[in-house]
Amino acid sequence: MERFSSISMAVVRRLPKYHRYLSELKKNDVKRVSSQELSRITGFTASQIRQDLNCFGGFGQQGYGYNVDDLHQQISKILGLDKVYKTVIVGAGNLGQAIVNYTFFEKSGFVPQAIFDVNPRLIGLKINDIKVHDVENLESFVKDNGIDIGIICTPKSQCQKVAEALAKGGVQGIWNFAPSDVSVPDDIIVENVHLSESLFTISYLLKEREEVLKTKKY
Amino acid sequence: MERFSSISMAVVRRLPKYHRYLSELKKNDVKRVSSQELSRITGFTASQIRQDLNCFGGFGQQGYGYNVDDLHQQISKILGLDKVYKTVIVGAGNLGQAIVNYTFFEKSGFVPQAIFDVNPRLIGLKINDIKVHDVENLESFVKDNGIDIGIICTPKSQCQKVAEALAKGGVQGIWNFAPSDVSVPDDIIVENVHLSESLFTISYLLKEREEVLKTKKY
DNA sequence: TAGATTGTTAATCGATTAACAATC
DNA sequence: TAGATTGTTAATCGATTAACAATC
Repeated sequence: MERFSSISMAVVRRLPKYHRYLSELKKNDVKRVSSQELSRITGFTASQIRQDLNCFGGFGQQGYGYNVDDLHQQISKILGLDKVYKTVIVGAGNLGQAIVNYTFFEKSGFVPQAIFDVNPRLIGLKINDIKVHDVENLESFVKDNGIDIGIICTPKSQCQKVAEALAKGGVQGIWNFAPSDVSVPDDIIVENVHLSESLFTISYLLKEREEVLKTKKY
Repeated sequence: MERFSSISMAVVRRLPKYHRYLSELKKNDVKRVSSQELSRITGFTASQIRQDLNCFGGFGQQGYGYNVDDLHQQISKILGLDKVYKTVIVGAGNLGQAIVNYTFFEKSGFVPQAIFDVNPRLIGLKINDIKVHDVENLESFVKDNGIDIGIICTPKSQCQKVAEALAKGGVQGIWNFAPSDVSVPDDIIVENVHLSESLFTISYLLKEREEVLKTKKY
């Protein structure tokens, strides 16, 4: 989707990392942290951390640093983790089931309302207490239940059709695990998780690594 | 891992996309393609595409463009997709099973040799014809069988321990799906797939989207 | 040959880092 | 107050885009 915000995606994609590291600090009962200490933990420069945080406000205090609890809460709010979203999972294969069973998902405010599949054997079953519906009814279910986010865990061949049904049903966002791009209206957020691309990146880096090691040997 | 190559990660992460789009073109029996046409398909600028490809060689021909089959093969080779890697999957939960059952994975040259889990009920079973072993034996199995890549599909609490066993066993790379960083020697490639970060990014973008829509309304 | 399109250099843009005044 | 550390501006770096000569 087209973005209007001045916050760059580079910054946005670092926010979840800050959130995660702050959760760790909180768990370890750390009360305050400086950008320098955060730099050591995260691997980002202290300068970048201060720059990033100041996109959203002055959360620190000169001479002191940042209050861990406070900063954690601020970033939670920036990320919208205080909100609750209704989701549907399309595709009840291993990956779809993994997501339904992933408790972290629901804990973060993404509440599965239904699973959809084409397989008549699965339709009617419950997975982690969520009912499997016929994918034929996807669009109407999304519409009738005010679903916010659709999660595509189907094979590549089905993903565009599913994306269109989700879009027509009125979702705000799509989390796409199918190894293909989907085309939907511009005002719908699409986040792709292309595992094959991640895998190919490893493949490239392994090959490069071998070449480097070979060169070093001689 | 520290990298020595002059190719930037920005370029590396676009290679799998080029590969995927070229696969599509091949499937549609397209024989030649210009950087302009590729730009239309991929959304990258034609200039960037030519720039990227020329990091690896002059694959095109002035006045003609690129031969689809040839370019596809060249990129396959650059990505190391002609190689075969032995892999193990650690964690036989839904996600681990999803990967074992993901045929694309094996087709790309990543051949699962074993699955590991702590659960005694699973140990000894076969999933997609791959045997589940006791995670106690992970390090020795990796060593004895010359495993190249370890795939971590365990909960967060186990991932560092597993990463260390993989490293000691001698893997070249780790594909980490646990929502936490792992610390291993510098010469091991680590590729993280942090689904929670992807999820939080959606959460942020949805919130931003709502704010934009609200502003536009008035 | 003329037209098309690459390969490559130069210009621009954006993101990261450095520096330091403000201030707790 | 003195020391520490932020918030913010300016400088640097790297990545993207534009331009065009080379050439098929």
